[in-house]
Amino acid sequence: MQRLIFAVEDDADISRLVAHHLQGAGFRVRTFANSPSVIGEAERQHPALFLLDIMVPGPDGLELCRRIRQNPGLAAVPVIFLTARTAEADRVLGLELGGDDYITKPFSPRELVARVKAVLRRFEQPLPPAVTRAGDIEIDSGAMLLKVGGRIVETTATEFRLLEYFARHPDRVFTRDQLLDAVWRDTAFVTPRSVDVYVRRLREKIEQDPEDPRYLITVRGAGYRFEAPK
Amino acid sequence: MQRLIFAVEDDADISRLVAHHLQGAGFRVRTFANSPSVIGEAERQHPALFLLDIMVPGPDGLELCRRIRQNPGLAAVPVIFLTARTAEADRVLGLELGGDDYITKPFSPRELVARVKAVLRRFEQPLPPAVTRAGDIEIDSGAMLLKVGGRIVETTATEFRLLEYFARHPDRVFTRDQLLDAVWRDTAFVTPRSVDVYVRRLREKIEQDPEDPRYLITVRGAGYRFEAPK
DNA sequence: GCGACCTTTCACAAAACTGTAACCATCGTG
DNA sequence: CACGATGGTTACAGTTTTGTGAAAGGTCGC
Repeated sequence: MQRLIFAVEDDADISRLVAHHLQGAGFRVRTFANSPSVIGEAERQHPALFLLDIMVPGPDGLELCRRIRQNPGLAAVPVIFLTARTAEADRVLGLELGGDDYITKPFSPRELVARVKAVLRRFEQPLPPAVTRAGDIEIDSGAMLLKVGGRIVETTATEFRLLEYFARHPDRVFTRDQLLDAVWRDTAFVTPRSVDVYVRRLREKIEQDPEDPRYLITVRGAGYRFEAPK
Repeated sequence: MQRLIFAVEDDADISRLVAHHLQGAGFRVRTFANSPSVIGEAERQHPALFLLDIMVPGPDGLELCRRIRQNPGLAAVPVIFLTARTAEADRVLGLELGGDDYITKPFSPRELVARVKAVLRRFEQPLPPAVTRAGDIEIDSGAMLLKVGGRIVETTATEFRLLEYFARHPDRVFTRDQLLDAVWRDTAFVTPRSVDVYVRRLREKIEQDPEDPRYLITVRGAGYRFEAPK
């Protein structure tokens, strides 16, 4: 679940620097030396944030921001401007165009990361429904608590996320790969068989009889399904 | 419990900008390009705050504010003026008319959000109970006093705010980042790990056995949760 | 300007979680 | 019934996350 950041910056040094530090902070980064293809790519890849140098070739950063704001699919994505110009005029201009913050060069890596995180945090959606129920299972997402038959059952973070995902999509078969994509943070180097292991660990925690599961059903040749008994 | 803000502003760009940033900060926003219907809608929807451009068509912002103040149902709702005029005279005028703050254009998103939050905070004072209790912990926010089992326990300001925040949102997991946002004054340059240190200090002060905490629970892979024993 | 205290970071230790491989069981088919 | 394929189970080693103590740096009041 690493978030993707689009950085538009024509100076290769700065561009590399930005990418490096943001990656160090756990983000995926896609850099662009100029603006033409940015919007199109963004529609496809859904970045979580734009980092725009104001002065780039082609439509400049301000213009790019304007287009982002006018694009229905992208309008809600936050924008941070990157600029060498410190004049107040620019600042104002950038912000009035719908930027969410700005960073003046030279900047420290910390400042960069801090501002990016701060803006992302501000735009994070509040969490949807707090409690999901199925049979005698109660999943409290807000508290990150699992109760089975009224009893609190300890889970690890991954177990919890997996069960939560299942319970929110009951009676649907998921392949192991789908589950990895949906639940695991970094799906790249994980074997689909790991899902088996987690399903087993969950069965031990939620099933009356793990040998004869009533919630987490194996669907041979396909994957698993979570059944919600009436 | 997202609070609703009424923004009255005739410039569509600014209006969109305002809505965007306040939504990003977790508010619901209703915008009006002119003033006639504002009061009526407000009576129905109970906004938590008005953001009024001084110069809008129809009755202007100052007049609108006057009417809000005269309306029994709305008189207590805070008003922030939005204005291009920076002259001191305006400011005074605005505040004398019952505005609670004012923002001059151009403004930064941060300033907008900060002022809105500040004003709301000021008006929320009477609402939250002065004393929050959980188990044998008693948090007197007004007096900034913490009692554990009837005994006064000394805390620093940050410790107190953190515990207060936890106690007001019991049984909910917060990530370190969320806690920084909620409790720390300037979140930008603080490592999430600082939260760990504060949690530990709080445990030393409120837990019978800091090794086996009953209030401040670690949720591995997520953050911390404050549990209120029955 | 000094001292006391608060805040934050850092480095290391400890604890818990994760993912895999290897092996076993079961299923379905010819 | 044999066999290949699929899923189940387990232990463990590596990794990640959290706890902890100490120390640096900052702030405030005097």
